[in-house]
Amino acid sequence: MNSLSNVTALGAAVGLSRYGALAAALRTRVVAGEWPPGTALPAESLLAAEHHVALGTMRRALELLVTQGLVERVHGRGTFVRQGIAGPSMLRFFRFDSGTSDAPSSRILSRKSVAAPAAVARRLGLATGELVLRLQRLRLLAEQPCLLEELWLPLDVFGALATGNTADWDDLLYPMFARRCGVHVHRAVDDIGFASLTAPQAAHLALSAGHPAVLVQRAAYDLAGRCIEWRVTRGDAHAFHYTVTIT
Amino acid sequence: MNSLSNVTALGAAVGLSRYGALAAALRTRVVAGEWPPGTALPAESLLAAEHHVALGTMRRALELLVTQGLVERVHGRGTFVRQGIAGPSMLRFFRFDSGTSDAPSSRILSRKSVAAPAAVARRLGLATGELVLRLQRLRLLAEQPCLLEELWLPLDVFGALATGNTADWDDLLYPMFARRCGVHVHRAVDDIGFASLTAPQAAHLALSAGHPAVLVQRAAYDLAGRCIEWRVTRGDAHAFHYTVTIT
DNA sequence: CTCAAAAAGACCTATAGAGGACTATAGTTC
DNA sequence: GAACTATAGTCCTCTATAGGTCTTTTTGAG
Repeated sequence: MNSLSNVTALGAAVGLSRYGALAAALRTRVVAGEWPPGTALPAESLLAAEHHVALGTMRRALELLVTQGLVERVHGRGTFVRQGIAGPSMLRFFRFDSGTSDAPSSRILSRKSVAAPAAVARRLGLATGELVLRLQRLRLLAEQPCLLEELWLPLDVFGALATGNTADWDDLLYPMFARRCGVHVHRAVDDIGFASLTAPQAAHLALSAGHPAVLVQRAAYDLAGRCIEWRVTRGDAHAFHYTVTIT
Repeated sequence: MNSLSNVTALGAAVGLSRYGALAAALRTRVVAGEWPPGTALPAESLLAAEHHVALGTMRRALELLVTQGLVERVHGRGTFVRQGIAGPSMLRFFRFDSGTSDAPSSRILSRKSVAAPAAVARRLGLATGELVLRLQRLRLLAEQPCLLEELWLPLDVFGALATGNTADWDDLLYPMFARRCGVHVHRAVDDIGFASLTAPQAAHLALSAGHPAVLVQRAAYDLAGRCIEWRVTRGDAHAFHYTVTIT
């Protein structure tokens, strides 16, 4: 074909291996929405033919996208754009011995549309003063309050959540974000720190003011890399635990 | 050659892909010490010939060992058994604003050979009462004490550290373990939790009794998967921070 | 002896093809 | 209608080969 060190016929990525360029090209198409989350890409053989490369080269490109977390491949079924992350999220940082193994539940304490404070706007990539949805949320285990959350969501994306009864909301927010607002949380960065509870915070958690708490600050991003949630979670420090494996 | 679903000519792993079996075979030889940490394996072409497989298959096997963290490959140089982990270890969990950017230092507060308490013996995979080396260690940043550590090491492995001046010890323990005891720390599991400092603990850290602290409990393993260190680290909770990315 | 060029050794990229294995669907039989 | 059987579609494994890129060693000129 042509030299590796030059631009490909498709005009992508200089100085990159061919499979790297292919992966980048496919990523662009995924981010553009050509294949929405949960849907299948064309078969590897078709993609290879379409891009005029050998099957092995296309497989290498797809493998790269798998390691990057963009797609999943299932033997015999196909290659799928990954759905957003879900999971018990915050609760994985804590170990509440609730005796009974009840499912966790949650309650929205407050919801308000406000102008974004500077700090929040910066995290969300908005201009100061743009409208955001501010939520306060309590998570419970066996009816016992255990986590207090404060969420900030850009209103232009989450307008659908500004009205309606919050009691009907799902316990897991991210799948609901996807269903009701078309936003898929694809990556999240949690920053864990320590703080003491203020009196109002403590009241919600049935603890005393000044009680030691673990603070988890999360920035969540969609497929395109746009920050679409800023969240601050507080929980009893004594219930905190986390495991890290180094290799 | 022969069917994939059966035992290979070399007698390894049933029901495994050929490259999986190859990887397992190579892993066995690495763990057995045929190629010590830091040394190079034979070239992929030689290994392929030796095992009577195509080059691509051997490359796949080596690739698997890379993802498992057993070996590293360097373009143009070779395939190397990974050296043990080193790094600033515990300090990565904390953010001490020491003003000056001094290198961290450490001081051994105590060293004693004792019979292993039940809890420690269990973690280290020893019988209760076997001899272990118990160390207390203070880590400092800009002359300020910041972390208090308690280490338990099996004496049969670390006998070389039971005597001699501890003031001469390196600041980083793992490279010293490798040099003086031939033990390479290959994997470590840190469990992070919360606790309050006792009066003696607080004294070492120049804090007051009852001060909130983060507790990191580490089990470290060598290449063969044997637990060769149990460590409990305490530091000021206010200095704790850690970042996790979810994908 | 020093420095640059050539050669050797190693891993990396790409191609082409033949089966194998897994999944889902469309028939077929009872 | 239910259960089994083909069949097609898709990803996975393995082989074999040709050349590229990077690093180290050797060679040779000056």
